[in-house]
Amino acid sequence: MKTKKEKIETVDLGAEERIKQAATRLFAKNGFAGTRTRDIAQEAGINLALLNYYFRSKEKLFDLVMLEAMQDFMRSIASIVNNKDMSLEVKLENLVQNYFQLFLVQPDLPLFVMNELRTNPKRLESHLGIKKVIVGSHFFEQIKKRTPKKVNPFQFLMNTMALTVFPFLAAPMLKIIGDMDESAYLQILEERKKKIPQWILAQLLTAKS
Amino acid sequence: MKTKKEKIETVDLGAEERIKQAATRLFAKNGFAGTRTRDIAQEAGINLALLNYYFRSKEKLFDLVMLEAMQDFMRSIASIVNNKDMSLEVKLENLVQNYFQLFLVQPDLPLFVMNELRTNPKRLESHLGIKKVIVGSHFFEQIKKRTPKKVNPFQFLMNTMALTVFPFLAAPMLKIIGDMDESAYLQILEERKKKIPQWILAQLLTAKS
DNA sequence: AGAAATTTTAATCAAATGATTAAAATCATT
DNA sequence: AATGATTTTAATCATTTGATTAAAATTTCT
Repeated sequence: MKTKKEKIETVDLGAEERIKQAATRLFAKNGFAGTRTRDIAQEAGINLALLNYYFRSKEKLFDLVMLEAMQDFMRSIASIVNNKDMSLEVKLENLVQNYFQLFLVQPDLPLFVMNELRTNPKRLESHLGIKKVIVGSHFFEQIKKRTPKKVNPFQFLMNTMALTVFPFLAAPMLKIIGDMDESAYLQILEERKKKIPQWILAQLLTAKS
Repeated sequence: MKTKKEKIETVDLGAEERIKQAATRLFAKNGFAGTRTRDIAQEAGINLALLNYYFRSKEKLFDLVMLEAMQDFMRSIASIVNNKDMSLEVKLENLVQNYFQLFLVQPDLPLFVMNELRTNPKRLESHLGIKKVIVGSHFFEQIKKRTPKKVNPFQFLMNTMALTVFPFLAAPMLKIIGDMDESAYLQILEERKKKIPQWILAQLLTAKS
């Protein structure tokens, strides 16, 4: 029945889980259309038919993998963003660090999500309550209080995300432009991790009109 | 021979040009793998075989279209970035306006370019002299002069691009998060067009350590 | 161990897709 | 109009690719 085997967890994750992980990697790297089910099967070390046995179709597998990736992401920021015992300063630091931690491990994730949202914007709206997660958050209220009049506080939210996410989205280009290798670029990212909260706060203070 | 017909330029661009334009649109929208040659042919209003007659293969067509898109883009910013009679302030304004103008017409372009560069970073390096265009530019020298010591001036370049490009890359997501329709989002973008140069300059002044 | 359920595989199908070919249509030059 | 070059089309091919099927292997339960 549903007792499962539970072998050595670290090595043998079971076929189903291995397929999901392989799919996540490949979809993120090559997109939906650019990923063949055979590639997923090979990367997972299983037979092609097994993929359809577990997930019915490529599209269903994609939807599932996408949903879980987004949920993980949302959960991770929701807990920070809605903490009412954290100052805006600390919250900014935590948010940025959280982004960096996630994207350093999965560098393809942000571009993958952006792509999926462009081709299928409905999914974000329906599958996740992202609207309330951000704009209805304590974090957003804190920004509002600090934002000078006549400037839409949403701008500062955009700036925070832009400064944080863009260096990952555009990493290949930026490395070339700056003539940097991987380690040099990582150093730049480390510097940003500290500076971004300062930059954002400086904007909140110095913005005029 | 090579006299060509030159009918009414506005309506009939000729098959070759129509294919290129259709390909640009569709590749940008759906990526390489997600675009079928049949779709390009249909969008261009020509027979499928004609595509291969003019461009030999889907991949050749893609390479060509990609190259021209990037060259157009590079040309447009190179002229601004290397103008030695422009203050940093004015240059920032012009750069941002140039980005906005381009991306408002072709909203899919930035994501398309990011994608292509992730899957094929070599192309940027070989096909375009992007390295010198940016880092060797007069603009970059101006930033260097203004950057406080101990902060890598490249960070400010990244910030400029991030604040400018990200709102286009992430437009679908941001519209949902902010619960905005197209026109409301365009208004936000207009506000940014004015504010981004101010924000960048504020960073240059207020950055400490 | 033996029966039943579950998991995995090899073989194959059908549709989609990039590409080619040979013929037809159009255009340019005489 | 006739000729030759160029452009466009319809029909078709070969491969790729998502999916299915029926059988084999493995696990679970008695």
